[in-house]
Amino acid sequence: MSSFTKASSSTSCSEEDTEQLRKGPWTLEEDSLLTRYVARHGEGHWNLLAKHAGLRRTGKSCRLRWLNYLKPDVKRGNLTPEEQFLILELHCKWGNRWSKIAQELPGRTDNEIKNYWRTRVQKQARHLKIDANSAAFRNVIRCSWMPRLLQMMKASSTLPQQVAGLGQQNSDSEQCASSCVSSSESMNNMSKISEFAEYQTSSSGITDNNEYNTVAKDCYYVDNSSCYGMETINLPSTSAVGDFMTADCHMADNNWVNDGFADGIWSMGELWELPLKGNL
DNA sequence: AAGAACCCCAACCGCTGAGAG
DNA sequence: CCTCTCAGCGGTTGGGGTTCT
Repeated sequence: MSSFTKASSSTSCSEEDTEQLRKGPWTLEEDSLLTRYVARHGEGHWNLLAKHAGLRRTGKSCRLRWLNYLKPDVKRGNLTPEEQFLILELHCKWGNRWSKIAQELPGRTDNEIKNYWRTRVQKQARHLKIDANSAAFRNVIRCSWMPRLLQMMKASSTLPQQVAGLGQQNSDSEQCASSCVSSSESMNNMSKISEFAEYQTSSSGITDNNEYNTVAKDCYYVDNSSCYGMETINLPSTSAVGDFMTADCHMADNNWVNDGFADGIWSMGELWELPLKGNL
């Protein structure tokens, strides 16, 4: 991190600038100053905040530090399968709109999601030697990765509660959860989705399948308008969940999805440790 | 045990859009 | 309108930690 401190050590810039502005990692003291100032005066007006709080930082830097690290509701730790699923889903829908995606994952920052995408997801694209933004890679995600995540979600038996919780942006989460599909119904749908996962990974060629498409639409986002709270996502018509069932999942050689890709994915986490067949 | 390679993520940068004057 | 400032967004970087050889 020493390079980050160049502002305080460089002599090429004006002495005044190097005196006044700090860069690089935040110290505990700076964190404390920022936290106390925000607690007292609230967020916003970052440039003024930086000045009045006695921080020798840019407003930009203060804002970033607060939003990505210091803010009390920032979640730490690994992304859950549900969160990963939602990221994949929403990225299919919105592309690199990290901030927008982050809004659907309470407690997660756009930076974190962006990092996840770049370090985990794009890595797989590189391994497969395909463009991460290509339709082919999106199909891989939809046809192989997302079903695996669904299996994990089912395996941990947390889907109904967690999916209901995801996308919550305010305190009405309980109401939302209760308005979502019942646990038994959801799990019934989950088994159908698992059937689909088994179907699509065991068949030599993945094709459109209206039955499974219907299942998919019924599955995750039953009454999604109530599940997604403020900013409703019109998932049934446009979601990647629907799409991944209807997507043209023909692969030039489907085996590479089940072999090479699977290996690569598993190596990045425990996702693929779940047996694809059985245990459904 | 040590060096290399890889991974993660905090923090930076440049760009853009909105709003005020 | 035009210019300026600021907040916010997405892309990129690089240090530190971890895993591999």
